[in-house]
Amino acid sequence: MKASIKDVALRSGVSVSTVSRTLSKPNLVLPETRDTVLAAARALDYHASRSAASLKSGQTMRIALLSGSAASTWFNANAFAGLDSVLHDAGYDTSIFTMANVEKRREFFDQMPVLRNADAVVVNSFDIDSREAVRLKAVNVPIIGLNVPSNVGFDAAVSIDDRRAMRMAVDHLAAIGHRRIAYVYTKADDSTGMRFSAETRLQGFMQACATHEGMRPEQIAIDTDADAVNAVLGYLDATAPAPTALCLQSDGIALPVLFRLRQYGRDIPRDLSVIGFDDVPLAKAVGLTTLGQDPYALGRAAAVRTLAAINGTPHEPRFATQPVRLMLRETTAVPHTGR
Amino acid sequence: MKASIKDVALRSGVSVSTVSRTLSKPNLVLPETRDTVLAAARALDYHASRSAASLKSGQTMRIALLSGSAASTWFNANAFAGLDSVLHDAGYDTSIFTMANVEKRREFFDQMPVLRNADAVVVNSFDIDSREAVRLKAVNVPIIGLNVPSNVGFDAAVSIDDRRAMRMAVDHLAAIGHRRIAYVYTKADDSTGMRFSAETRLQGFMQACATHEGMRPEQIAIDTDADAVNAVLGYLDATAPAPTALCLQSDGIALPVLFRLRQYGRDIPRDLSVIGFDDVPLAKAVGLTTLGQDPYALGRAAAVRTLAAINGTPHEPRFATQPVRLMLRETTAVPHTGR
DNA sequence: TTGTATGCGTTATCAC
DNA sequence: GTGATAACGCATACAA
Repeated sequence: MKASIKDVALRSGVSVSTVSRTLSKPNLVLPETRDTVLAAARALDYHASRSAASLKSGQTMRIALLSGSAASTWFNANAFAGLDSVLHDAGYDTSIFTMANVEKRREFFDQMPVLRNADAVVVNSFDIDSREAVRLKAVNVPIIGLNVPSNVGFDAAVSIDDRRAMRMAVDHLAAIGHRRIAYVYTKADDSTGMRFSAETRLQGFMQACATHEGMRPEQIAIDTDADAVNAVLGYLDATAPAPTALCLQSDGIALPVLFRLRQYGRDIPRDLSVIGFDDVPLAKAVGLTTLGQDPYALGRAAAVRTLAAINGTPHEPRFATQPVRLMLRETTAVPHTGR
Repeated sequence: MKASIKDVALRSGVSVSTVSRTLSKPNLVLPETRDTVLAAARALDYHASRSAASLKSGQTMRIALLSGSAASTWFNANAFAGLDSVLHDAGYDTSIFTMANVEKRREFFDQMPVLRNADAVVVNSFDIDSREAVRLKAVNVPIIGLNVPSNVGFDAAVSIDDRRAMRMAVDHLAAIGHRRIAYVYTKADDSTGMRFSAETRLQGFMQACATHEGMRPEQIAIDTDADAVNAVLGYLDATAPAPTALCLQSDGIALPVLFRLRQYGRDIPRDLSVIGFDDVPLAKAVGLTTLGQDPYALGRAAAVRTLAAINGTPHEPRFATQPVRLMLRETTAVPHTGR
């Protein structure tokens, strides 16, 4: 078995309390004893048992992360990495609860497995209902939102402004002369209520269009990302006059659409402007104009607020909105007059 | 404060040991008392303190994940999701240690913060040296490899066969008549020894080429993914005769190259065949021929072996190689004779 | 089948 | 500034 605090005490000729003190608040002990203890600890490769420390201190040193979607998506992977980059260094482990479907979700809020086993819970990208918020409150730890549609029920939250982002896209297209813009989005085939971001973008798109004289917004709904290309191609062929610009819910669907359209002879942006959402690395590489967000930074911001909330010293502003930037590249241009 | 085991005992009129027993091995208690206890537990929203349980049992219920690269890459995000999907359900938290650079790496192996604080450590995508292996052994828990170049020092490991994958690519190209193939790869600008996969692929490519009569392999080294397009374009223009096929280290660089080459007028696959590595979602969407791997499954396989090793009942085979599949799509074809 | 007693490795409260 | 000592909440050996 490995060294415990007792072994360190023995080896350095002091009591366990002194060892503990040396490790947690070194300035309360004599420099010389501090050196002795530290030397012994290093020699023995001593590390405090996190379980024991947690039990005594009452801190679980665990953060529960509730996620509405798989951890492997571009957004989530980056957001989680951002979260973990500050949480891990602060000594916290992150426990991910993926609410892939309604059953999992109900089960979680029914059982509340995090009760007494987390120092905070961060909710990622889904819309908790009021009943769930109440259950969560019972855990009696800070609740932090990461990309949530509403701040009610949260001690802190940081999200992006989907609505404003869509306005930037529409304003840009309108400014260069577009009046017929089609929005491409995935249909809400699930009733899990975990795709509010998609819904908000659609709303934002429509609202932004309404502010422009003569704007004629259109919608192309697709079942899954994989269907995007065919759906768009079909729509373009069947619609006259065809839209002069495409606004797509994410780069994940914008990229293949852009790719295939060009391959099939469309001149983008001359015949058709295309604008995505996310700014994944590939978007930059291929010159896709898109709305850029930074999920890694979002995760870090959420983590900072989480730690602050645990400490009881709220990080201000408690509720923040991360800006989305319009990344002007090569796929939007003045619409071709077709003469 | 929330309910502890005592509260449950009080409410159900039994001793704490009976409560503990009911929760861990329900078949050792009378059905009626079991029901009573369970009811009380549910009513009080009781969940055992993981810290206390860990302290007593000696199990930390934590897995340390050592990673040589950021958690947000496509491979890592999926591999980690796969790992967590089985580890989390088994009650384990995963603590990620990202060894972004040599200092972090040295610091980790110097300090060994996981000592007494993990039930297993899984090493992701980097090549631990013998000194590090020794240090790791001192933790006295199973060491599992996830995509590691060598199995020595590991209790179990699961990886992909980069060499065999490259052979499939080269064989395919050779079979349809290619003799001048250029391999595009990122240079080892770091000395962290964490990109063995890239190196192995290059070696595999060269070795595979050597088995084909008249094959003339070439290499295009790039600094970063972002430089790939220019480097390839430059190479193609400067080299005569130009290669008839491109083999790229990853889809992340293959996709933009494919995209830009087509945009600049190259007819792919007529003028040039292109083959990537990974099979990211976009590769399928745009028809990129590539070598497909499944990091999510890889993660799950590693997790299964991790749990088995902890239980002392090794999962056989302890060392496994996940197959890579050649995804034949639209970017490879018989080389154009140029007449 | 159930209850009692003990200890897991810390930290915190006190004396000293 | 340092050292005894008492919890923290649970799981288990043993007694009943």
